[in-house]
Amino acid sequence: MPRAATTADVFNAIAESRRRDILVFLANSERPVGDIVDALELGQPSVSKHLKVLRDVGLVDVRRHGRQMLYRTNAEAIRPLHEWTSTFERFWRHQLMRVKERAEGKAVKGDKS
Amino acid sequence: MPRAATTADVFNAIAESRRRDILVFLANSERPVGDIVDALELGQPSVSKHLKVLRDVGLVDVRRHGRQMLYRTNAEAIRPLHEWTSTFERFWRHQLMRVKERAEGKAVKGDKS
DNA sequence: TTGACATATTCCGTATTCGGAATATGATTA
DNA sequence: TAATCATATTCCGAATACGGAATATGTCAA
Repeated sequence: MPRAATTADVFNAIAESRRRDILVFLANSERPVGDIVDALELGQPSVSKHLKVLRDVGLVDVRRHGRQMLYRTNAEAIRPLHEWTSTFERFWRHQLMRVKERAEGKAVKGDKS
Repeated sequence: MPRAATTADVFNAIAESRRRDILVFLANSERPVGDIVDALELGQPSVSKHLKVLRDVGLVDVRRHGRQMLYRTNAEAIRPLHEWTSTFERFWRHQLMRVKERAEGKAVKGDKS
């Protein structure tokens, strides 16, 4: 069983940095493909292929406007990712607190050096 | 330029679902490799290889204890992911609000059906 | 030291990716 | 209709990743 497809889920889709760049670029406003090509300095076929992946996992929405295709990030689709990472939030807070307490402990109780 | 290495960054490392499972399993406490093998029902070599990837990107820490290797999730390393997804938080809130307002607007101003 | 246990590494085959070039599709304008 | 513009798709070739089997390394116990 080789590597999972990029369209398998949101995690695989955002593994590619160009796709993350595209999502950021399309976060505020609808944009035609040409704008993405110009902004990210990537070949047009590459951009189209990345957009297909993003579309397949629901990370972007499309709308036709004449000959152009207007893409936009569907932020909702990023929530599962956010929520998954949030399950670790309490752990990194713990870790930080332990580090902090250790530092303060040394300062307050006086170090034995 | 083919797909980026799984060890290229945290995004690529967590693309694999087994590795996410491992991270969750190791979030609360240190565990030897054997426990992961039992819990996730994966072959021992596979688990060792996944752990190597996670180690390479700093997502887990290791400590030797006799013949066992004790692994533990380094939650700190997940923060960059959390922060990246957070940049989209205001957008999905917007989207939800628009949906909500649209619904309320229809109810309050009276629908013309 | 020898054997047993825990984990890591290597080798294999299959599947997929990525970008680029060429080409196809689809919509507008003359 | 023909030419043009915007985007999508197909066809390469090189580079991994994945799991499983076999094997290597490293640590403890007798």
